[in-house]
Amino acid sequence: MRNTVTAADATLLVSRALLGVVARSVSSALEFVTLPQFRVLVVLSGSGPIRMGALAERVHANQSTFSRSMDKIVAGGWAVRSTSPGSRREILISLTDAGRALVDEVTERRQAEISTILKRLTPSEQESVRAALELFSIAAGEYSVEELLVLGI
Amino acid sequence: MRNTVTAADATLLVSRALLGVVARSVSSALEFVTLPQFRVLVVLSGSGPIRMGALAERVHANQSTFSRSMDKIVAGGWAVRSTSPGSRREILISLTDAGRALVDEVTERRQAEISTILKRLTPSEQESVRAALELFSIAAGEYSVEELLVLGI
DNA sequence: GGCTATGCATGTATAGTTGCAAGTGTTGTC
DNA sequence: GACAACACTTGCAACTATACATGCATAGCC
Repeated sequence: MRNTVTAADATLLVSRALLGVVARSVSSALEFVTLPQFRVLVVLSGSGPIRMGALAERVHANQSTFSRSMDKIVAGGWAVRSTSPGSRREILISLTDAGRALVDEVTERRQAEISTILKRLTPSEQESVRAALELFSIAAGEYSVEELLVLGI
Repeated sequence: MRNTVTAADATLLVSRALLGVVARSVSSALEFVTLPQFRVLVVLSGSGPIRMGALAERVHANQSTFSRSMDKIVAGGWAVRSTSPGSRREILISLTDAGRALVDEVTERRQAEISTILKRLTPSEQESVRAALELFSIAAGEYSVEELLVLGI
């Protein structure tokens, strides 16, 4: 046995390091919104304006629950309700500039931190990391964004 | 530009894939305990029996909050209180077999899933993934377990 | 027009987390 | 032995999330 660190061990180590990155990037936003609220903003930022019911379904929330959660999100100024042009009974939710900025800030912090880590490696090391990670992503295959909701991410 | 996938992009992809793995592994435990409760069990499994106050500090919880959370964890049969042999005013918390099993189950599921992913690669690919991940871990440096508490992991 | 379905909000209820403040018992010190 | 410090629990209060049932307005269909 050449090395005591198996590929699975290394993966677990990396998963912890990456989780740390994610946690740090999100924590600043948690001063303003709760994790369930933040994930609503993330879904919104990925989908654009979307109907209340559809959005509730996306985050696996009961409509009544979600309606009140949205009350708080709107009250905080992160999103707005507007009546759908197509149907007067539909309510569209859109991110405000503040809401979009909150999500963007988290994303940018995450990317910046990853870049910082990678810059500690030599270019050739970076290349081998890049290739290996791409390999791993392909092997991991389709991941469901829905799953991440468990963690509120 | 040889490749459109930069190292940072690849890292983000992997972080999502790994977060999916973590989310899936934890979700089964969430049928029984809440995320804040589960993270107490994780800390306990890493530390062994520990005093109430110290444990509260480890999870960044107010003592009063924590005392009541522990009521629920104990009521659920995941941990037990016992008076410290050294001092009658100290209460030691220990995992029950059920509590340990709950944590172990999550860990095992996570490892199994990672192994499954890696098995899709050839041995030489696995080796390059292993080396690259190790490299990344080193570059990421010290991560604080505390940070992960934000995500409840 | 009348009926049903749809979309959202509200009424009501439960459970969990959180924090400040006060209370109880224990330990150590003077 | 009195008093302060410590460790934990409890009282009280607020907030969030969650869900079932209900109400109200709109839309679509016959």
